[in-house]
Amino acid sequence: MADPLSRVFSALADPTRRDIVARLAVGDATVNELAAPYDVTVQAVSKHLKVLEDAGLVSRSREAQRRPVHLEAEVFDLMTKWIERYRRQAEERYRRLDDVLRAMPDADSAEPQEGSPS
Amino acid sequence: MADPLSRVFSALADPTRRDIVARLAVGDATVNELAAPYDVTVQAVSKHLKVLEDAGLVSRSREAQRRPVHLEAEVFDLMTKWIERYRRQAEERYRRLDDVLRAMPDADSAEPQEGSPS
DNA sequence: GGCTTTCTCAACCGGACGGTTGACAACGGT
DNA sequence: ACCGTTGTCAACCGTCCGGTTGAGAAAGCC
Repeated sequence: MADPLSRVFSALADPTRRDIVARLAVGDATVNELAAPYDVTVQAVSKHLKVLEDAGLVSRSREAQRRPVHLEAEVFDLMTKWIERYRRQAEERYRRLDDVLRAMPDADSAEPQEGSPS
Repeated sequence: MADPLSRVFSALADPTRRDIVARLAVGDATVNELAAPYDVTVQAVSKHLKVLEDAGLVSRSREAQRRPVHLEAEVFDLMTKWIERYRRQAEERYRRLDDVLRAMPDADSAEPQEGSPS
């Protein structure tokens, strides 16, 4: 799974991982701190962080034996851009269909939109 | 996996599924039409559509034996809201840290931010 | 009534995923 | 020098996922 968009989306598809992101938005934290609230092992959280890191959502620096985890904001833009594009298109299309329907006072049968006008 | 956000994110974590969404943004399409470009079976695409439908990204109506697939825009807002929240928080935090660093001419040692002041 | 088209359901397969346990590397405290 | 803390790596396990094939439901065409 090479492409960055897939990595980001699938990283955020996990509730625990989303929760971690939420908490990192408040402030950096160590792995142990992050693991505390959940009843899973530290190793599991470490794995989650690796996923988030590979997706570019998070970076880990070195500070003595601690590894503070930091939320990286830029990657969000990648998603936002993708989403916005298609959301806009879909809404536009919806609006246009609405116009078509309004401009069609005697809706009879036959297939309405979509079909090639030939 | 009950929660809606997880469903949407993981639905969009697949490139094929994202591609389908992209094409549906242009206009509704049938399963066969959607399957054509890919070298997978129609069944596989049907499965993808089920995933997208369960995520609320897509709706399928009945029109004779055809099942036109329609892109649903509202769910995008769910994601956008989630993303925006944490992106904003992260950026804010970044800005604030920047201020702190600028207001700290004689950075010596001791742990800077984050540590419990005890 | 048959045949074709369109699509879904069910069963199966290999690979990825989330979790565990166990070992160990790296560093600080005393 | 030793121990404790912090964190990762490796191997394993059950489940989910994306794909296949095969069968069948639902509707139009002739």
